[in-house]
Amino acid sequence: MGSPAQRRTTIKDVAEMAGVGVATVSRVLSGGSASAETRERVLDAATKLDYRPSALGRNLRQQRSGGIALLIPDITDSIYARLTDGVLSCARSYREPVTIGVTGDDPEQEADLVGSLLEQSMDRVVAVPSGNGEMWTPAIRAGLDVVFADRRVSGEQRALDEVPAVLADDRAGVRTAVEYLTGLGHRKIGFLARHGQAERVEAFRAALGDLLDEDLIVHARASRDSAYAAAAGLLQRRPDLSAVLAGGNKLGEAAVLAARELDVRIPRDLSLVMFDDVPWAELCSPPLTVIAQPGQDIGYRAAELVMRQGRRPRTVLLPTELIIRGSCGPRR
Amino acid sequence: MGSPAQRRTTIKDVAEMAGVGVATVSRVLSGGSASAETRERVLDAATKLDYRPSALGRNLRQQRSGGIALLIPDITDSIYARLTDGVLSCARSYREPVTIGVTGDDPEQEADLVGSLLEQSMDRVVAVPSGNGEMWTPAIRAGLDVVFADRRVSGEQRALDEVPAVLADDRAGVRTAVEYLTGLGHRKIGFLARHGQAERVEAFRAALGDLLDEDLIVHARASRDSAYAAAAGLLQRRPDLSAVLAGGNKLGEAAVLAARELDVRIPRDLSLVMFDDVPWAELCSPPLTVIAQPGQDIGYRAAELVMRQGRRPRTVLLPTELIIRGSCGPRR
DNA sequence: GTGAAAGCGCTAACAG
DNA sequence: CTGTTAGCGCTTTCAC
Repeated sequence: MGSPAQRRTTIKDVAEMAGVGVATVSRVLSGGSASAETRERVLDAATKLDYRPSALGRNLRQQRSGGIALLIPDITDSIYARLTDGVLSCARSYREPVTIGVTGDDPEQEADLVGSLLEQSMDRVVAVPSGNGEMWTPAIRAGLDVVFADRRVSGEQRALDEVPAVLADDRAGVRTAVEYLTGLGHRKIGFLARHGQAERVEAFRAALGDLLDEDLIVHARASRDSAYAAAAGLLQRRPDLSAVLAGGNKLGEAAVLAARELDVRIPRDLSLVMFDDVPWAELCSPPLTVIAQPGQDIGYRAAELVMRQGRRPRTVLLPTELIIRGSCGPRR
Repeated sequence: MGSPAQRRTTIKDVAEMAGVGVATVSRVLSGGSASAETRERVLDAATKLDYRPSALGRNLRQQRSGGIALLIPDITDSIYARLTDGVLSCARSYREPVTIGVTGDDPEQEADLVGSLLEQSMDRVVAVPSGNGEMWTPAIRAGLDVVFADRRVSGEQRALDEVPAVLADDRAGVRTAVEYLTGLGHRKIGFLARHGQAERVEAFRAALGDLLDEDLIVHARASRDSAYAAAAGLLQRRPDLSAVLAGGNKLGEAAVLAARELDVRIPRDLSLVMFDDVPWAELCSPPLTVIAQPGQDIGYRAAELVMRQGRRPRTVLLPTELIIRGSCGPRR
């Protein structure tokens, strides 16, 4: 529909009307020094002309496009939607626009997106990294300011270790959940993990100690189907299983569905703890016991870090919380 | 951590290495005409130097920043997350970045965001409008290319009526649901609406005909609390109610929770149909009968329209589908 | 305290 | 077919 679009008001127009040079307008508008009278004249003219400084001009001049880029695996996943919400909320307070890209948990797409960030001269990015992180190194060297959120990458590169990360305290979350389950008498506890959740799996191993049975740890890809297959497979293969920890809400959903399908009753036949508290956890039957993660906080804090200049903490660990509902019972 | 950031390769570097003028480089890279030999030399140099054209320079020159802006009420709401996913998916095929803003369904914030779009010289926006749409008129006149998604605005302005909109066929959805419920024998059917769902309410009135009881239509704001209050209020005030249509997933959730709290059994005491099929609808107890909306399609189509030049349809109506699960029963 | 002028990287108009 | 050049709107020296 692209209308004719009249020329927009520029700094030159304001300068002219105020009877000053453009430099003065620029200074006044960015809070520089100017005599009271000049300031008033400039502000006045700007208001009268409804002047909006063009981000385009500024960006080119400053060689950076401002704003925050956000890279997440999947916007339809509640946890990342909440994270995004946190980023947006922080960005808004800085009046910075947020550009979002979804990686589908695919390192290749991620690399592609990082490339386009560079093309846009974006220099601040909050990312939930998917790959091994190799791709980040050149970008970081090129001056990109990165903060990881929700996960960090397993990088052997030096630069990667210096990237700040805002994470949920998975380790504690897993430990608490495992202790809760063992406290209920469970001995055969399974773990449904997504590929790339090395951290959680490791925590699971550590928390289980002697009880560990590697065969009870299964991995799935991010897709619904893969999650279901993993869950159903585990339940069928190991009828001795008495409890399951699901590494994410998709996996939890898959576990509920698979259990229903296989006529495994929760919590009578199987106890279930799911990572991530989603709205439906409470509506589910039975209501699901979950390890809640502060998704929106993670996003907010990450955005805050990426906006902040200077020295920053290398890692921010945010607490998780075990919310006990009705999906766990004593071992039968 | 804002590293030293070496100067990036520019078109000038490429031109120099290829031994041609910058204009030639620009032409070759944007598919203009050039001799085979020149083209090769340029492409070669570009590759060797790993040249990425700066969007900044191009944007300033073209007076438009490219990319698509997306304005939605709430990214944590499944329906808008799916819509966003559709927009992202389409934008990706055009290799356009997407900038996202959440309005919280607040016209003031929406106006604010539109302002910052203008500041960024964004000229394409897909929006789920919140206000009455007055604010859009000046922006559209200023050359902003708008496509509404999921809703349209109730504008008396001429310009607004020409804005293309991609919508779910709410009217048909409501009619189907109401017919389904009346077919089960229900006569006292309530409607839980969000403020601004005038279209759906109107469709509800039309579909009910003689059965209409205005007192059974209640409105809530977007918040969880407001939704719950509306649902609980309706159930308590009108025990003669035998079925409810919830205008969105938040309202549906509220209805389930309120019913549980008030010991109203679904579907025995109350039949429930919810707008929007969300993953948890199937996990809920009982599984919820829903009017499914193609959220991701809506986003995709809207993005497609905003990218497309020239004549476009004014309205695209996408079908809804009644998915019958277990939350409705015959009137007792 | 203020203005003139340079220039960020790119594309489009024009000349050759 | 190709090179030269003029800016897009802004910020930032550098003189005054």
